[in-house]
Amino acid sequence: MRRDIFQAIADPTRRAIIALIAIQAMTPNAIAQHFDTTRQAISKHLRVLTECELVRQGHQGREIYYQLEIDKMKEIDKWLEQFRELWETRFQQLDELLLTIQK
Amino acid sequence: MRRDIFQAIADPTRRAIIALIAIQAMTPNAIAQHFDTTRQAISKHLRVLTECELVRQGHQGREIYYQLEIDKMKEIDKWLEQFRELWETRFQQLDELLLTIQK
DNA sequence: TAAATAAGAAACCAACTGGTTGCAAATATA
DNA sequence: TATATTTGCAACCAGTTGGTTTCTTATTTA
Repeated sequence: MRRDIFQAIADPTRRAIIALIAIQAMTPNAIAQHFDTTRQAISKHLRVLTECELVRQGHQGREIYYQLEIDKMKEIDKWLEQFRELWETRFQQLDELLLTIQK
Repeated sequence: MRRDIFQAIADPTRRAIIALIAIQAMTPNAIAQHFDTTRQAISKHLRVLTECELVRQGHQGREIYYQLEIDKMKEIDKWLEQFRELWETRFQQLDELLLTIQK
């Protein structure tokens, strides 16, 4: 199964997990305590996030810390780049319009 | 059915549609010609995009032009904001490290 | 060593997704 | 007005998803 970063962030629970471990690495149990669902459900979400390399495991005894791979997040930013140009052009056009009105 | 912008961009075909109509508004038939699928499949994707207001319809006779709602794209950018701070901090830390090494 | 804890794996299930085909409504054209 | 075109809608289907329960493995602790 090919995993995709856009598919990974489609789920609201996964987005919440990302925001949570962005601050500091956490174990599945610790993460699950923040949600109204079972540990196994969280574990499956972590698997999806790991498969698309948005998250990295750090083993420490029997505990596994999950850590956000922040660089991977830039891929979304990179995709947005093409559109950012568009909405900035829009602003520019608006600026020109306001300038024309002033005259 | 609640539609979500993150769920909308999860599908690669929908991302391609977004990129396509970002340049100029297009009819479903015209869009479908760019893909190796049926018009109805594209129509369903357009429905998803319309429901989450990523795309706006413009009626013109019996033709319907679909146009990208560029402002809605900013919501993704807005979500990324919290992480952008993180990866910029990383850069800063790297800069500091390099500075220390130089000394 | 025995019990407890942390975590992944497998089996199962209901709901959702993306796709198809067929059909109806609205508009344009002969 | 009859026909063709553009589009949306409904029904259906196979595959995927998110969730649960149960089980196994590995590590810690009493």
